[in-house]
Amino acid sequence: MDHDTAARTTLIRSASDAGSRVFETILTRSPISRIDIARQTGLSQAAVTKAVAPLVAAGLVDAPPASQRDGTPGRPVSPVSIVLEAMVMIGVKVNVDEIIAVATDLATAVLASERRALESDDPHTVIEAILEVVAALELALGASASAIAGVGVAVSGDVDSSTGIVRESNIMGWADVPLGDLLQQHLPWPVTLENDVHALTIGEHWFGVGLGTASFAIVTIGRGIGSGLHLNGEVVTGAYGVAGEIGHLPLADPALVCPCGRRGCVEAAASTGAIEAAVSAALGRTVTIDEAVALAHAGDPDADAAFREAARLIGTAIATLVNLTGPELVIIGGEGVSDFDLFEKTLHDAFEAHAFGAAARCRILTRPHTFEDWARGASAAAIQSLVR
Amino acid sequence: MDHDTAARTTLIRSASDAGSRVFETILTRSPISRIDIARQTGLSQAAVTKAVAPLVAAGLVDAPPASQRDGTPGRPVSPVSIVLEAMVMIGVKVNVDEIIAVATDLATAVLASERRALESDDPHTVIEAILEVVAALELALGASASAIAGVGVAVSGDVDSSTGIVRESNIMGWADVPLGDLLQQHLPWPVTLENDVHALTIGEHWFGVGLGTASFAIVTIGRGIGSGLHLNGEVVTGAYGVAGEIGHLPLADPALVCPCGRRGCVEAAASTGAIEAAVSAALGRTVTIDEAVALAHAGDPDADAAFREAARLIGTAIATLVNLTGPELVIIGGEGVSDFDLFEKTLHDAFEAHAFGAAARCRILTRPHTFEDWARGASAAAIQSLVR
DNA sequence: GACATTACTTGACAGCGGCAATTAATGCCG
DNA sequence: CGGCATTAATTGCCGCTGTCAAGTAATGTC
Repeated sequence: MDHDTAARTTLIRSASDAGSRVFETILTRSPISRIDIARQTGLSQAAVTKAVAPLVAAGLVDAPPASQRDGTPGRPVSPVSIVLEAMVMIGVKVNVDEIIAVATDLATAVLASERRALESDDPHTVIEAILEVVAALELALGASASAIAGVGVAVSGDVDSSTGIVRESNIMGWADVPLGDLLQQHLPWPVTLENDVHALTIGEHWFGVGLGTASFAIVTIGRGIGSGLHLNGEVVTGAYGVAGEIGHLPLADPALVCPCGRRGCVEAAASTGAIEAAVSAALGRTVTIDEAVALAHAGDPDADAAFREAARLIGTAIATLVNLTGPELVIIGGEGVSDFDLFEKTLHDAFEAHAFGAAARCRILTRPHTFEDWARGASAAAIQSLVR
Repeated sequence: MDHDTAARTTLIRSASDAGSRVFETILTRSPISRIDIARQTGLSQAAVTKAVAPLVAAGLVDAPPASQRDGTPGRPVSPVSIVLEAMVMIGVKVNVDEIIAVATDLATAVLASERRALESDDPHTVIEAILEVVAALELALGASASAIAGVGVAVSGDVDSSTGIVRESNIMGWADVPLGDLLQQHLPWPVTLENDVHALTIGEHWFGVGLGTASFAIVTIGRGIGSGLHLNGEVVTGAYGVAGEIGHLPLADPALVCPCGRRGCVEAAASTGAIEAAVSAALGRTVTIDEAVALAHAGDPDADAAFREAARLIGTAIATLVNLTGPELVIIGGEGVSDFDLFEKTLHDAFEAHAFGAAARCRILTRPHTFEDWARGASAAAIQSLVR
């Protein structure tokens, strides 16, 4: 971290309440005029002017002279913008068999990316691999490596982001692993640890479709089914670290036993693994998810039925979520969404059949996420932890 | 409202952020020492001393000389207490066939109560009745009537508490009724309108079992099944006014049609009405809920089965709620809870079968609520709107 | 070129809350 | 019984923050 980057970090960290709200607004809405920042944050124009000045001086924000003459009377606005390259953030997504890492600018646009296969899920192996990919990214960035200002790491499971401890991760087979501290010992930048779905939620809230919404949920479909929830401007984490377990709502046939041991979980019938199993059983041979997708597209009745059942369950689960928490928007994301055409109609029908009253006005959008997008979410989490 | 009461109201309203946090702490935790207030709120001791002084001067808070000598070294604490009778609040619960109103002190203890049957659900009839019961309470209070400082009104449905509009209430058959304004025109005290379950939630959070919890939910069982949700210190209202509709989660047999028109709603099998219907159908004659309870206690297999199915569904619904939002505590309340012994075992079993991981550590408590308790909730909502 | 209009800046100012020193009220111990 | 340690509450000072109101800047319009 060079001198400039360090100075910027301390400036953001030591900002007053109003100061960080102004920075957050510029970060997520730039270009934006000072008067709009005032309206957005509820501050006076004077406070905005004062808060913007040090940000410009530090090179975090660009204040070009007014240029845009729109024909209306009065002094034209001179919007300020975030300097995207003022800081570089690294986001790391830990999967059970692979590490995916990206270096991004302040809007989580990818500058460089790296992957590394994992030979074991042992914490030390994972830490080694993370350090390797980070070093590789540093090399790939060249001169801009000095602008690196933070590292975000996203892991599935019950993660305490305030202490940096992975309290429990079924997928990794971890319990009480102080991953944040262990990484911090070897890295010169602040390390932020987050639950992966939360990180994705933060990313969508600040830099994605969730921008500007007061409350929204994100449902991820893939090997597992999870969800992240943003209500009243904050992520819902659960008193005991568990929340958003939409994959384990008991909406499916009780005869189905989920890998978690419970009966009737949504995940037991709607995850990619469950669809594979259902189609394989029907056809009497092992079928991969790609094959199942192809079969369904070709009109195979068994594959079609499996996808429809999955879609019906996910739609019902979303209606359940919406009836309970009433978000403004639900984003359906994750890797599994690339074949969303197979789900769409049935999912919407199931949602509408069960959504209650005005809650049905909740918009439902799909956004396919690649594994790289998960790493970008980790980067977003690192940015947020810097600002807040 | 006499001079003292008006002065107290303006004092509370104009208090700074720290000031109102201090008042809130004294209100909910009194007696409490100044140093504990500082710890609780995160403020300095100095700030607490300064904030307490005007409250004592206004007669809202009592600061008796230290008396309690507990044998430990050091200056003994001299706790301050809320002056319960400094203000009187009126809480009104609107049911479809009856108005229930209470006058309470600042801890929502009932000072006087009134009821009035409703001949129609027409808004004007309801307003007339509310004005009548309020006048009757004023009379019953005698001299303390001058301490009345606010009126809270609780109505089931989609209520916008910021504008005082009942956007939609199925039970009352209302849509877009500006009940708050209409009442305000005839009443000299500030009127607060709230959704009934939210009001009950506010009451439990400030003056009940929910005190001190960071997040909790309240599930009410009765003619309907509803829930209120407190996460991150705020009530979840839903972007479109709908949230906590636990009674309309699609967990029951899809063959069952709910009065709301949807299929498989929890309420369609677990409300008191649904239990009556199930037992009546099994026995081939009309059975009231009281009879059904008696039959179940006497060991009648049909009645027993109906209660068990209801308990199973409610337990599953609570697990669903907990898996999604992870609260610290769930309170089961409402009128239907008085016969909770019929539910308890099955409900807990169903909850534990479906609660995911650490979320199962969520405590579940029962608290029977009378109709008067709903009115007390309305009073709590009025108190809260005064402070915030 | 005066004027209206809108955006932004500046400096005075008030309020809030923290800091640190002070005062208050006890128990303990020689 | 009188210092002394200990904890609670108070007080004055001070810096920071953000608002207010007035002023300045940059445009279009007549």
